Amino acid sequence: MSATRDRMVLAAAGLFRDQGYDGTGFRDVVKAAGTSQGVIYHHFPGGKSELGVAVSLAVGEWVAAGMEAACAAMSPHDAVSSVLEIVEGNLLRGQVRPGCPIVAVALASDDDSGELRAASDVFFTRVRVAIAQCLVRDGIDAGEAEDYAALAVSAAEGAVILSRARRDAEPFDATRRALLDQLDRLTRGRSGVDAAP
Amino acid sequence: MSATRDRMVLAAAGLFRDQGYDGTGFRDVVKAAGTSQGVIYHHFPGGKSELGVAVSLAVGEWVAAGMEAACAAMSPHDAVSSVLEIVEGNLLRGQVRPGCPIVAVALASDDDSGELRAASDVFFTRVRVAIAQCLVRDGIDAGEAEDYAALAVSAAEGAVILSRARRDAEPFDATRRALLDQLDRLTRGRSGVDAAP
DNA sequence: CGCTAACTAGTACGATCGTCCTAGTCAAGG
DNA sequence: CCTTGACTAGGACGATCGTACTAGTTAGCG
Repeated sequence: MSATRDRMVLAAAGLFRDQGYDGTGFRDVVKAAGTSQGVIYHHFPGGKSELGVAVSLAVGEWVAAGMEAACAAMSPHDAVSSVLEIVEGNLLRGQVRPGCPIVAVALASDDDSGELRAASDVFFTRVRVAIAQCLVRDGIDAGEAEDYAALAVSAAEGAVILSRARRDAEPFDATRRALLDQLDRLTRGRSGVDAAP
Repeated sequence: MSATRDRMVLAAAGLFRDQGYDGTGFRDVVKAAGTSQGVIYHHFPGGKSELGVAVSLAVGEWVAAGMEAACAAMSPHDAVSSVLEIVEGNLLRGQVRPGCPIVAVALASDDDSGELRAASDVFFTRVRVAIAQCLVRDGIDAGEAEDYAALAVSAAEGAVILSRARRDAEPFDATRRALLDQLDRLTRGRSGVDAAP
């Protein structure tokens, strides 16, 4: 709607990614967005929670749409690989404190109503469904596809945390290799036929 | 050393798991541990950071020792499976806000010196090494074993976050199935010999 | 008993948190 | 011109944060 609101959501996403939801104050957001305190309850009458939900929805829309587009346009291997490369590029390279803003929202401490967790669950589920559909379309068993999609999302989010702890992309790289290796093994044995006797 | 100190570390671990590092104040810790404010800088002269490091080391020692014992005593599949079951039991069942205290420490916002991230990296690396050694002893290629270990740790930590967001163990269960499926495929094709022509 | 050192209890301080409130600005319609 | 409504700017409130300080209590040893 408003350009000021969009700027605040974008700035908050970056701050949540770097410092977490609890570690980011409203004053940090308005400073980074170049606005003032008064706009907060004009654009976000629900307070900080509403900002967190907005960040989760905006970033989720952006990432999930990219995931869905990649899954629709290329093979499962290329789709997963390209998205993981974008994630690594956005979250690791050149960033002092890599992280995921949606994970930050999911781990908020003052989420009594559960709306922040619900908003991040929408994102996680959406990406899982997109990956699973891509694998099913490639001939992989539906149950295996859904489990792999859960593994891929869990592993990607966890790997970002491991790489943040180490200040290095090595954990993320190792996780990605194992993830793509697993995908290749699934693709090779598709339509339920196993290679072993 | 001191029983009071141990009680504070244990209480802090639970609070970090539920509310995160930033979301937990020293007053919460002393209240949960049944002590008083004055003991803080007696037992933790370094302040909250030192408490975070102590939590990471204590919980890491506990979990990593269990992982190493399981890996030494049983097959890779049973070891990974049993540890994941313990994790699910401890972090999900009956907990309002499942989570991992070490992830909470790794995501601390005021970690200017990097000691909190370094402490969690020690834990992540230790568990990865234990899993990888277990797979190598079972005849799996060293590179593949190390990548799988990274995948397992990343996926376990990520799956806890996904299950926290959904308030349900389903994401964790799906991730665990995919993780064990991948492990079985690795075991079947061990010693570098591939099943495909 | 009396002394010393380790430990506990509780309070106080400056800073920052989320929230709220009241002016001030600007474009559009009568 | 003036009025109206959407929006911006910035300060003020109580609560809580991490930190620091000074008494009070306990245990060990000559």
